[in-house]
Amino acid sequence: MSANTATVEGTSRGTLLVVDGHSLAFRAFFALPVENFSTSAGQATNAVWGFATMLSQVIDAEHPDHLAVAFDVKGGTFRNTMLPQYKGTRDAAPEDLLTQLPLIQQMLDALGVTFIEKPGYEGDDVIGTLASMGDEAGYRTLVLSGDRDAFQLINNNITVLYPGHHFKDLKHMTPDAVVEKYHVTPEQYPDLAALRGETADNIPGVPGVGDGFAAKWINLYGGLDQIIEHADEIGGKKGEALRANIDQVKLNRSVNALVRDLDLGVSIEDLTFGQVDANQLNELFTKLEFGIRTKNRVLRTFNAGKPTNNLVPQDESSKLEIPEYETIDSPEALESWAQSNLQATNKHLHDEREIAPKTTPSGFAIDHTKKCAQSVARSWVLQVEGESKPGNADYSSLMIASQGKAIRINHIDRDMASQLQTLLDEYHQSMVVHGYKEQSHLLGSTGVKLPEPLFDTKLAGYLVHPDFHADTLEQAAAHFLDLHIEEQSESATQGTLDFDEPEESVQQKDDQLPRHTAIVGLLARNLANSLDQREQFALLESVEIPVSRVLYGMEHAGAQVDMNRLMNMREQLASDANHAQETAWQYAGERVNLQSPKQLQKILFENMGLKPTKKTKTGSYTTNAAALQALRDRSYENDSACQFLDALLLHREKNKLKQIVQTLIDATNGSDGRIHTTFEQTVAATGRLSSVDPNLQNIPNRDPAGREIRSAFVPGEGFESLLSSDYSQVELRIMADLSGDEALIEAFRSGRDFHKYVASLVYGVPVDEITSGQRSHVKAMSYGLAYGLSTYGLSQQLGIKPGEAESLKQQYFATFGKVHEYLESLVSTAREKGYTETIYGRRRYFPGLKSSNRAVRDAAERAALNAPIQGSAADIMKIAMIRADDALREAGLASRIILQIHDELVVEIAPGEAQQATALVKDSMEHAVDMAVPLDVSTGIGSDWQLAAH
DNA sequence: CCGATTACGTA
DNA sequence: CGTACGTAATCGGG
Repeated sequence: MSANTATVEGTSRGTLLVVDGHSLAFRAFFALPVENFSTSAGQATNAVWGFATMLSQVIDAEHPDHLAVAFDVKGGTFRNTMLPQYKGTRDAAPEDLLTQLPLIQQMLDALGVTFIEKPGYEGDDVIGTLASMGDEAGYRTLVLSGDRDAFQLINNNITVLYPGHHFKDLKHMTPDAVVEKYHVTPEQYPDLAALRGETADNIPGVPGVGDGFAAKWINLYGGLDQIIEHADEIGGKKGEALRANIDQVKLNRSVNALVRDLDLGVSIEDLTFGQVDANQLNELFTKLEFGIRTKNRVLRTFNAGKPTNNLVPQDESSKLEIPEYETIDSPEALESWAQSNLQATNKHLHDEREIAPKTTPSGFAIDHTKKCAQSVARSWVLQVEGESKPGNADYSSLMIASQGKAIRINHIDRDMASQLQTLLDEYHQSMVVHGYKEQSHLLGSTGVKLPEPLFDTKLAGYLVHPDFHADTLEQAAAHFLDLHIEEQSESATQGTLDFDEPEESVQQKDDQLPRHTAIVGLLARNLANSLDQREQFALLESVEIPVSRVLYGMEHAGAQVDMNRLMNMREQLASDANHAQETAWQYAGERVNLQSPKQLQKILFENMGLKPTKKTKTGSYTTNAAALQALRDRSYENDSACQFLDALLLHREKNKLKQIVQTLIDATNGSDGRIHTTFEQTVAATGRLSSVDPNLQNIPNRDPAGREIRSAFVPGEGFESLLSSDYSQVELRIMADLSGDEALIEAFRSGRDFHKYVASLVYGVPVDEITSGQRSHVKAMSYGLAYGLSTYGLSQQLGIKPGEAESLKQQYFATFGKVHEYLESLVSTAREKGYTETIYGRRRYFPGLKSSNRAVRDAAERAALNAPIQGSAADIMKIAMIRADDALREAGLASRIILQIHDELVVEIAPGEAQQATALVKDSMEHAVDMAVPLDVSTGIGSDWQLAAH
């Protein structure tokens, strides 16, 4: 009988899952940060949550029909008498973990899961016994354990599921896997472990002998007994060490052998899934402050295939019906389908629009009370798939679905494109998409222009949960709908491959279009309700969706670069960097890798014996520029160290710039010579945009050498110049407006040098007498305000004593009292409500404010202070972008926005449009929103980005 | 090949 | 012991 047949027979008997309760709890505890998993009362819950999650995950993946969890019992076991220090490290388990073990058992109780403890023995022995019972009874047996002692149980019927470094990904340890990893068989594994020792259990092995040597000996001699017999033949240090520790090794071996024949008083047949007590579970999870999603997931797992009595009612919206569809390949068929399936939807919407109040023609007074759930209920879904990279988009297929009916279009030719365009123009006001901007790129590659949709699930999801980031639609669905997909993750497939799955067809898995279309429809209904509840539909409709359209235009247009200039810069920088490197090597006396902090630490702090300044988080000494400079400044008597540091700093600078230039060169599109960045609209938790692939929002601007790179950004064919237009001190102006501080408002209204003016108020000195030092101190204070700057940080930055920084802060707040009050109110309302809000109702939640960990709490307070300010600035810029784009188009200009750098817009100016475009953009930015202080915008025009600076 | 760590660029 | 980001390099483990 082949091994394969054996497993198939085993499978037919069923699957037994044996769980090492303590080991799983330990793993969960150390893998998940306590500060993220604690109740407001301070009870740690990370181990419980991890346990529940891991167990559910395994059950979902493996579908066992029998289950038991083994636990250790308090008090010693026979092993402690043999080896007093045994598991000494475990007894020192943190209090936070010990308090969770009873909670885990309560949870198992509620779930109807058998758990077993055997006084005098360890969980491991219970596991060994259960596994053997399962094996003998013909069950496919799985052992979930993070303890490697369990490896000795492995055979063709017994697989150990062993958590990897990420405790959620499990390795399926089969006999082959053990051989592959350790080069010994599972039966030999305890021999190997005895030689090597086990730090986790506080068991010393042979010093200097690890897995490698142990395996070598075992294979050479056959096993531990034979090794000991031949111990004298083994030469070298390791042989010596072995002979010196033979007693220890023998002891280890006798301790790590698992008992496999305990009398547990149960039979495998008793270990079926029991009755779930939903009420008990509910009570427990509520006490632990677990979310509805966790609860539902666990309940679903343990109720799989059973009637759902006594259950929390499933959310109605989480029924995913994948539509049957027809593939359309003629424009006529598309038109007739649309007429019979889309028209009605559109008509409803039309009626509604007539009675809806008209939006204010000027300005952005948005109607926060506007709802969307009803319209969304009658909407239809467009889902386009393909590669949406700007400048390189590639359409592959699309689906349109309305009320359960769906069509699909694979190929789009000219006629189809035109018919599709007609359809979209007619019905877009009741259309739902996921990622309007990305969908626009996809359709754009077929020549179709996607009009603004009624709803965008990606953007809506972002408004509801700006901290959550879903990479895929599936993830968004899992998060918002509690929909979990048998998304065969590699790890899950890998493990079961040996047992069933005769080779799933790859193509089948590839086609996610119908499923995705269905998900978008469900998501839309769910998120529309959330937005309505929070009065955020207006933010979606009037800000996020329109700005998405503008961003699509920017990404599509891209930014022209002067490739020659970039190449020249790269050559020059490469040569400068090389030169600096040579010099550095000369003074170091060896060819250190200057890009390796680790090697630098050795050179600087060991070889050269310099006194380190600051440490990094992990305790090593930092080699960042500030530290190197400090080192340089104080080692004047050590010439070669100085020379080395100078060369190193120079190399850092040149090499960094070279790297930036190289990234730009690599990112330039071969066909149009332009860089098409992607502006991420759903990444930054505050509401800002971010830019990736490449990031064009961090092109150097501080020092002249770096700023030079900006000169490579130029107007493209058909354009004559670039306009740079930026807000000055938006965040401070927002603080002035929102705090209502008369002094600060007046500072802005006066139109004088702002920082000088503020300094004169703070120091009580006439404006003319303010020194540049005073000005820069006050400037740093002003900017630091919105970050929750500490006086220590301020002193550090300004190079002054903490006491001076403290008195500056006191003076500042004495002068601008309402600003102080305002900032404090931000944190306290965030604490009350759980979230902060921008001027347009964008929210961000801060669970960390309730953390019992002070560092976590402080960080959350600073973030909560900053979020509404940074976020309101982001709102204002988004509105300005929409207005500017509209204004340029309405004026019939060809000039176009190509970049946004948080408070700056870069506009590519068409010939003859400089004056008009500048005026329109400037006005759009200045009047994006009405505030108590003016929004100051400065502009500049030039033949490249650097020259456009002002 | 992936992750954590380090460093550094922007607003 | 200041918020929000993205990228690249090294290094250790797999």
